[in-house]
Amino acid sequence: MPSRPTIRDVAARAGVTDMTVSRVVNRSGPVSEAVRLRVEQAIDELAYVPSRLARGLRSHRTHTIALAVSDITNPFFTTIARGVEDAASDSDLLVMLCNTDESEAEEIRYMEMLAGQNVDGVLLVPAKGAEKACALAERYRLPLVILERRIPDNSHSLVHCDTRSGARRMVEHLLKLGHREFALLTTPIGVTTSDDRAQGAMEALEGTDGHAIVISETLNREAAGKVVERWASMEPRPTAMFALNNLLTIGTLKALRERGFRVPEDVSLAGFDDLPAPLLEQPFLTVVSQPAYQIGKAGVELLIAEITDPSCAHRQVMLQPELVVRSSCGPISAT
Amino acid sequence: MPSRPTIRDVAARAGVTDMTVSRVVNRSGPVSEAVRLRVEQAIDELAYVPSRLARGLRSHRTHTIALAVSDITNPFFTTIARGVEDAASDSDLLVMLCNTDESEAEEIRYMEMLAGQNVDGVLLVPAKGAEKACALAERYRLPLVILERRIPDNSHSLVHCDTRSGARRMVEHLLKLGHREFALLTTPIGVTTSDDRAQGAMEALEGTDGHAIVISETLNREAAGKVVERWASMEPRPTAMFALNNLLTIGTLKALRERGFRVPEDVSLAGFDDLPAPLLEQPFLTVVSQPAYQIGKAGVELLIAEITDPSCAHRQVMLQPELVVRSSCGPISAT
DNA sequence: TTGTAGGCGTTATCAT
DNA sequence: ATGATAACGCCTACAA
Repeated sequence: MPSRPTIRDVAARAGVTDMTVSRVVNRSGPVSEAVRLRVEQAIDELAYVPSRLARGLRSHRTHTIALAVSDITNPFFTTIARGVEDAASDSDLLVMLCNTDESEAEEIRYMEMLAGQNVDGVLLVPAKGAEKACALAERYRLPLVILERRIPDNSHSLVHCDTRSGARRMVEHLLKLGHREFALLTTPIGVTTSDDRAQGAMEALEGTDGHAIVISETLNREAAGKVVERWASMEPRPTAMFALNNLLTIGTLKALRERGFRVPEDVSLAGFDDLPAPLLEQPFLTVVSQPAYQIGKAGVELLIAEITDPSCAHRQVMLQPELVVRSSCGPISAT
Repeated sequence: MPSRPTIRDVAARAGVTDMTVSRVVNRSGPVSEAVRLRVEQAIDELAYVPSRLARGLRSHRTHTIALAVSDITNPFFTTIARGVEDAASDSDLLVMLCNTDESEAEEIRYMEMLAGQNVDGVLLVPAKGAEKACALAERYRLPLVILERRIPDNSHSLVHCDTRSGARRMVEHLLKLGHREFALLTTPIGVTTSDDRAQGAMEALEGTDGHAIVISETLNREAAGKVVERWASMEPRPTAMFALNNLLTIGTLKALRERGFRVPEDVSLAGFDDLPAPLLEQPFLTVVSQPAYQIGKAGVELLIAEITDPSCAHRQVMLQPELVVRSSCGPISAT
């Protein structure tokens, strides 16, 4: 036997036909006790595992879903991935992992591969617009659920987080600490979440004497340094910085310290997205924390609904973020 | 058209047979220019994507590999995963992600699913012995490459890291700093890497007047606390602690601080596995760092070799870890 | 250059 | 309770 045994090998060994084996395997019809035993023994002896491939060819279901994120290395996406895998596992689904690096071309490449692979559905954290990827999913009839970011048209199921309110609450917190001048640190890629967050921050300032300036840099190695330079040269210099994503927050913290600024004595720094507790040597950053694991889980649930009934209404799930107050934001200093 | 278009839909639309379409798609035979154009247009209009499923049924290749780790949430495995996905992507392979939670039962469950799914091969970071999972892979004729941990029998390709030498170098470093009493922090699960690391540490002590005591706790929430309690009550109390995996290191650091011990003033703490630089708010821990990304990449290369030629000799790749000296280990204090 | 026949491993459907 | 037949989408081998 060069390759893996098939249902017919099992049938031959048990002295029955493949249909009988199929019935035993799937409990899909009546089989006499004696025959069942013979078949089960044959299955065991040959180490037979039914081919999901062949099954999928008939059933048009592969029991496989895909998760496409920009970079699994970002703990926020890692946690989503764990949520997805756990939920998928509960439903006997396998998960394909795709890193898009925030690139539309990669999104498109993966969409094609995934369509060919006949995955049952796709969970996507879209890059920028991602209209193209979404359109492709439609074209290929791939059930699709968007995670974490809104996209312009809302013709898809969606799981996201009320980051606007999260940002608002953070700024309110900073206002209470006495801050009035804010720097909003963001990246220019037109990701809707950033816009939402900025908007939430602005909302909190309405009707107060506080105001905010947006500092936007492409997210790369030097981004944080540039951000800090710009901040340092501002007049008046904001007493609080609010970074609108996790890596930018940490980068800014490092850049500040390298230039001799102390946090929170010289400037308060708030961020978005928390790091998983086991990784934090000493919890320090005050952040708006999103329930990444839940986002993943909920995503799978919506996706399964779409797969089960492609004509079902698209649903939107909005989760609440949490304000985690730690020590990177202090009361405004008198100086 | 209720479902996705097939090669025959395209053929019908282009006024040819499926074989001609196949030839166009795979460039596998001569096709006249005119026909090719018609076919390509039909493909485009129908958004046809060849089914890898059906293809796999014939070719016995699905262009899919699986990566099974204990927990993708651990940055060490996350980085491996990224390496795997990048390398796989280069070879036009898709990656299934599996979390085994260090459980043999899960390993077995996944092995079965993956065999059924006809994945081309599996990359496994084995739990404990994992002999069962490896035996299963063999039984199911699944090409298998082991990552990061040795397993008893060496009948598989393997990518790992010279952690013994890594541990030895770390202890030598600590010896130079004046330390003589060491506590080796480990988890009792019989993972070979832990044994290797302990052995490497012991090697460094041979012929010196230093010696080490092993403290072993099941890795869970309270593990680090217990470890520190045990350490604190020792006589003489070791001046240096060396934790043999990453989460345990961070946990120990936190537990020490909670109990009022300063690192490195009161005790030096060294660890295994680094955290990705972008996540480190302030690099502090002195660690033996393993090239996780490379492990993933190399694993895929070995796996592809196994897939391409199942009869090929198993290969073992051993990568070198790096000693990263930061500030969690200091010279022994005179007190 | 293009087409026909058959089979990859399963299962739905219709016999027996 | 069991079996025969056909079909899922594609491609190899062979024929025209």
